Amino acid sequence: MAASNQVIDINELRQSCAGCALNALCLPAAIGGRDLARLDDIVKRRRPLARNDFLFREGDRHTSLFVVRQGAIKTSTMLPEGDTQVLGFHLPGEILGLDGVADERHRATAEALEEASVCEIPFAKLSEIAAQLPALQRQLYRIVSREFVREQQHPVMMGRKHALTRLALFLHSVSERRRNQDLEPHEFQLSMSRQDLASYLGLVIETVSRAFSRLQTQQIIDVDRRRVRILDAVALGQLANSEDTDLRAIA
Amino acid sequence: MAASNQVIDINELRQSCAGCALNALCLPAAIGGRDLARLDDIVKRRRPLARNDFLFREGDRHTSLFVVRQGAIKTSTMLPEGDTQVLGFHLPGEILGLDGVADERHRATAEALEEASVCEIPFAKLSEIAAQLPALQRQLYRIVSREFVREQQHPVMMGRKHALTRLALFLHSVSERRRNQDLEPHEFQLSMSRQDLASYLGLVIETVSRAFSRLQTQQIIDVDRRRVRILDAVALGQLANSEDTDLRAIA
DNA sequence: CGGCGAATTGAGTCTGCTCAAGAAGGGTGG
DNA sequence: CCACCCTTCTTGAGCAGACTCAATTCGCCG
Repeated sequence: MAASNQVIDINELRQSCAGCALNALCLPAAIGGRDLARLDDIVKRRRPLARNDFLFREGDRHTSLFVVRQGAIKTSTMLPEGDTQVLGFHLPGEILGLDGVADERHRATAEALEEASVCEIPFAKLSEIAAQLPALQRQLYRIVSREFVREQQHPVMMGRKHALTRLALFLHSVSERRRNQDLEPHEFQLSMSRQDLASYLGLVIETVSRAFSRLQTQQIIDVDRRRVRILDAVALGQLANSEDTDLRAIA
Repeated sequence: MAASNQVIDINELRQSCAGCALNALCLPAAIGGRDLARLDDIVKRRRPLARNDFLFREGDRHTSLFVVRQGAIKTSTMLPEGDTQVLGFHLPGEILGLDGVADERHRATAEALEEASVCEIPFAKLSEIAAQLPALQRQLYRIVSREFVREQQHPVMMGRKHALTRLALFLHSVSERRRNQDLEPHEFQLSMSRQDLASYLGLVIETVSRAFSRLQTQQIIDVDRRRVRILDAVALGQLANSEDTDLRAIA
């Protein structure tokens, strides 16, 4: 009876983690029932965020990791002159907040681009529990490292010399990330403004707009404001991976 | 007697950590003598690397963190077409290797730009010890997070629209990093080629060369091949922090 | 001393930026 | 419900900074 109750418990917890996109953190790890309950205890299910709500701001003292459940979150940092540099877009299943651990103060601002919900994991408590659960600890390191690797894709993209290549790379990455979440990879609604995208890509807004238009003219995508449909995924991939000098050969 | 021996031991260990630039990892943490010895045990002092030696390569299976003791290490990643994107330059006291933890396979290549030496810390063993030493654990998280934050500076730099600004930002950062290591901040020898620098900055080699020449013409730096002397640190800082459109006002 | 790679410099082209105007939604208030 | 406004995005014209191609110089190493 007690055993069967516990089984149900575990399943519920696993369910909640699965729904919370925290699966990467708790599911693959061989965590027993009581341990999983402890982990689940510290995870706060945050109230939904509305568009333009801040999850945290540069300089905030509180430190947590966040996992995006639904919606999209933009991270950015303030430049000395006052404008901002967009650092990343976080889709469901992705993590953010690692920037704050160093000095217990967030070094970036996180803002919801649309209605979103996240799970919050107070870092101090997480590390406390992780210290006693080697499997969880390993998972945590892996997730951190994966985030590290993913962040390295940003300069790779910005290193490309042509606007069209950068945009292709971005659209390709969105498509892949959606595929990983079992979402339709070839048609989606971008949640960020052209301005945000321009900052992220290291371009000005007009250039981004023109790049969209050119991709559309070339029948590689169909775009209507923020709605994007990938018509020719192969061509998009070629463009994204094209040697910069070969651009004219493809586009 | 035994106690006094232990004191000497600890001092020696701390010394070795201090010299190894591992100080961030072990010194500030309140680690007792025996614990420190355990940490010291797993740290391998690697043979010096010669110029162009690889510390690890993209795809390598072995996973360790490395701390640069002397010299400079370049990390880069292969692009689909065959050329490489430089991801970072690691100076004494700085860490690398975090990219490999996710799937126990390095996702970047690390190559010595000059004679260098590093300390190697097998990650599995480190995390094992850290699990038992909360203070060390915290330090480790902090270091990882700091690395994360530092990496975010790369896209910030690449987001700048002007070559001169990017180079100024880079030189400013080298100067700061040297200052932190109590090295002469205003005069130094760059260990990377113009090609490496160009890739890191998202420019072509000729543009980097011209940017150096312009900084020299404007009496902001004195440059002779890879030797750089900062003549006007204030102007350099202004340039690095200048609104992109203000460029002509300064330069 | 000669050859070789790295860096600089020059000339010309082109992509992306600036400035500017116009179109298209979305939201608000009458 | 419609008219209006305001923001966002698109498109155009012109300019300029970065790229390409090419030649030359400068060190360095054999």
